[in-house]
Amino acid sequence: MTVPPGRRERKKAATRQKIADAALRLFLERGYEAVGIRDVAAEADVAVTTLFSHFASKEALVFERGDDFEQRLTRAVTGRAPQEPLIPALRREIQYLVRHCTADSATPIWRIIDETPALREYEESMRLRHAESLATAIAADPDLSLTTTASRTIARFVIDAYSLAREAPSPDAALDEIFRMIEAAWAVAACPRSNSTGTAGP
Amino acid sequence: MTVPPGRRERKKAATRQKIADAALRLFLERGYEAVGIRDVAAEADVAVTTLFSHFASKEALVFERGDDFEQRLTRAVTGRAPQEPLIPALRREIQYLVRHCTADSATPIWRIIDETPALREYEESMRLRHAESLATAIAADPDLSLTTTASRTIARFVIDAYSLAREAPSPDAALDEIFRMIEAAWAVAACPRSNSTGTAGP
DNA sequence: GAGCGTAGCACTAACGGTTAGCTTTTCGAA
DNA sequence: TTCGAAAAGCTAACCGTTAGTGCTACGCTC
Repeated sequence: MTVPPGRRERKKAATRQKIADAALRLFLERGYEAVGIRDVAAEADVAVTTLFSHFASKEALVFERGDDFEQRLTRAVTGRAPQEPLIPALRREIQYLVRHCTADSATPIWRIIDETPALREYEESMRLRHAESLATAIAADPDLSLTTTASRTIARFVIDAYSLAREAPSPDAALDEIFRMIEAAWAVAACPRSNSTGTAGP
Repeated sequence: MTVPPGRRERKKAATRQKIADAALRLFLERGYEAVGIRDVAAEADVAVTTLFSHFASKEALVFERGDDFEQRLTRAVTGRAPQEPLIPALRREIQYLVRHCTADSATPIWRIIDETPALREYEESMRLRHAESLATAIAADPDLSLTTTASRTIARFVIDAYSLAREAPSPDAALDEIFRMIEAAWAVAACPRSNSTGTAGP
C-alpha cells in the first residue's frame, strides 16, 4: 500500500521484464518449441527457479500481459456509461480486442500462438477463466439483476465470440453475425416470458 | 475391416482395457495426482511405452470413453427425425449427457474429475474439439444451410450449455434457461432479418 | 504348414517442464 | 546497525512423455 514503489519492487519488476523480453526474443528467433526453459533463464541471466517465481508456466511467458484482457472486459461492464446497454458495450470491447490480435499480426507473437497448439489450448483455458470474471461482473450489476446462470451464459457466449471471430476469415463480419445471436439470447435472458423450449422434463 | 476381430485385435483391446482398469482402480484408491504413470503401468503389468501407445496422455486414461460424447452429439444432428428442429434435438441429447455425469456421481470417477483442475482443463479442451465436430455436422445439414460462423457459434453455445449446466446447482433448471437463450440465438441465425446491432463499424 | 511382413510390446535412456530443499544476497524498517 | 523477510540462486530431483532398438506373436500368402 506504499504510494511510491520501493527499490525492491522496482527490481522485481525489472527482473520480470528482463525474463519476458528474453523469452520473447528467443521465441521469435527460434520458435516456441525449440526454446527450452533453461535457455530462457540463461538468456535472461537468472536461475530457473527465479523464472518460475515470476511466471507460472512456460506458456505464461507468452501471455505476459494476459490480465489486460480480463480487466478490459470487466471494466467494459462496470465502467460503461450509465444506462448504456450491456451487449453493445461488450461488443465494442471484443471488437477492439479481436482487431488488436488480427490486424496486429504485425506483432508476430500472434503468429507463434496461432501455430503452436499448446499455446492455443492454454489461451482457451485462460479465456475460460476470464469468462468467470466477466460473469461475476455481469451478475454484480444492479441495473441488470440477472440470474447466476444467465450471467455465466452471456459471459461464455461473449468469450466464444472472441475465439470464433479471431479465427474467422473476416473477423468483423463474424462478430456482426455472432453478436446478433448474442443480442437475441440476451433479450430472453433479460426479460424471461415464456418458458417452454419444446422439451419438457419428465 | 474383418467382421470377427482377429486374435491380434482382441489382445490389443484386452491390453487397453487392462490398462484402463488398472488406472481407474488406482485413481479411485489413491487419487489422480498421487498416482504416477509408472504406477499405472506396473499395476497393469505393461511397459510405460505400451501404455502411451494406447493412451495419448495421463488424462486420456480418465476419459477413456470420451469419444462417445462426440458421436452422440453429431448423431443427434445427423440422425434426428426428418423435419425435427435442430435445437430441441440437441437439447435432449445434452440433457441426457448432463444427467449422466451429475446423477451418476454414483460413478465416483466424476468426483475425481471435478476435484482435479488438470482434468477439468483437459475436459474443456476436449469439449472444444467436440464443438468443432458438432459445427461440421450442423453446417453439413442441407435442411439448415447455415453459414460457417453460425454453425460454429451454435455448436459452441451448445457445448457451453453442457459445461455450465454440469456445474450448476440445479442442472435441469440451468439447461432450461440456457437453451431458451440458445433458441433465441438460433432464431436469428436461421432467418437473418435486421443486421444492426447497435454498434456500426467505422 | 513354412515363411514373411508387420503390429504390438518391452526395455533403457533420455528430454523438458516443474518443484523441493536449502543457502545467499538484498532490501526495509526498527 | 541490526534484524527479519523477500528475492534470487544452486542442486537435484520428480514426473509425463518420447526416441531408439529389439523381440515376439500374429495374420497372410504360397
